[in-house]
Amino acid sequence: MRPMELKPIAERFVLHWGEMGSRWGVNRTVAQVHALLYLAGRPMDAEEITETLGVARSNVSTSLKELQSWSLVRVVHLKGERRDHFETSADVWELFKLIVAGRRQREIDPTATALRECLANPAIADEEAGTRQRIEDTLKFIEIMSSLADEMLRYKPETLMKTLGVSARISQAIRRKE
Amino acid sequence: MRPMELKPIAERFVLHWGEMGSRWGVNRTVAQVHALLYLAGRPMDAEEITETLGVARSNVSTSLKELQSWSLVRVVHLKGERRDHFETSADVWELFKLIVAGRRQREIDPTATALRECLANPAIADEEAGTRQRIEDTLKFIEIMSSLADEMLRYKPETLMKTLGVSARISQAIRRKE
DNA sequence: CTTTTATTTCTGTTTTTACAGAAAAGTCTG
DNA sequence: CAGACTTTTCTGTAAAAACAGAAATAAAAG
Repeated sequence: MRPMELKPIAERFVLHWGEMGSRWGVNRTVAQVHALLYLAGRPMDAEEITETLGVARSNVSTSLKELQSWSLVRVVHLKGERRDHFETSADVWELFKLIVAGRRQREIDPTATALRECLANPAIADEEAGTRQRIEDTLKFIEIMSSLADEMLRYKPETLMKTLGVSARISQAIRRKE
Repeated sequence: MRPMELKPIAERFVLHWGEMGSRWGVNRTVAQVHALLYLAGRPMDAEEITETLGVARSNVSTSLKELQSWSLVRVVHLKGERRDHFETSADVWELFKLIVAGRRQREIDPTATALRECLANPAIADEEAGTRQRIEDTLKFIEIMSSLADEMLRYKPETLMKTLGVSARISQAIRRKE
């Protein structure tokens, strides 16, 4: 099969996204695959992704599985095609919500659990009062931020902006583009 | 010098924090050093940190420099002490704001710049209309989220909760602890 | 059921990152 | 400014992560 050959702008986007991914603890290839599907705006099969990105087929398979486990990518079947095809949402806000939900579940919630266990552990009595207080503060903070996130993710970002009274200049700049 | 010997709960906190750091693209030792200073609630010198965490002195030096560059840790001098001592804020919300500000500056802003360059590049004409649209959407989203973050970081989280109308149950649960 | 095509898992290699220890540089004190 | 103390930088090593290619498995077609 002929590689898709990314055009220069798309290539820059995909590479930058990969770079950002690795700074946030996401495998570079995983981020690239997602960026590619996002930009392509149509379902692609694993082989095409492989050749477009110039990475190993196995690598793409693993990345797609990971993206699916985060609900960022889903399988679709095209009529007359045997291969699985993969697509992602074109809605940035929806993608953001999925990412936040995923990280919360995989990282924030376990942290809150760990802190609760620390505070429930009898050994907490051996720690200084200040230490205990700071652990409590941290847990409280995480709980607040979690419910805040829940709340925020219900809105569209524009609504949020309004609610919080983001400065008129910025709001206008954004509205003008719509 | 005698190592501080972390007590079990503090140790768990510090180790968990290090683990979380690495999942978010922060060096494990850097995260551990910060967690330790936070829990200790008093200035510590590099030697004490080294022995408490059981890592190399050089490693601590590098981590402290990094934390200082993020404004998360500052040097203080104790009277009668020659060594530099290091401390961090005990205010979780303040720490969070510093972290967000840092990541924004180091990662979000450059991404927005990159996207603007993509859109300003004449080569954008070679891309499909849909691709261009999605890059624009992404940039717009980043801009919105950035100003949203600016706005949010002005408040204390409790105020935010109220503004957004977080459910009474949760608010109460939080208020009760205060 | 055999062949072809597609996908996943496994294994070894490469690359990157983290790290320790040593050396160097800097700082303070008397 | 001599000596001791402190911090940073440098260099090689170790650990971890990413990755490619091969092998194995699974699915579909004829």
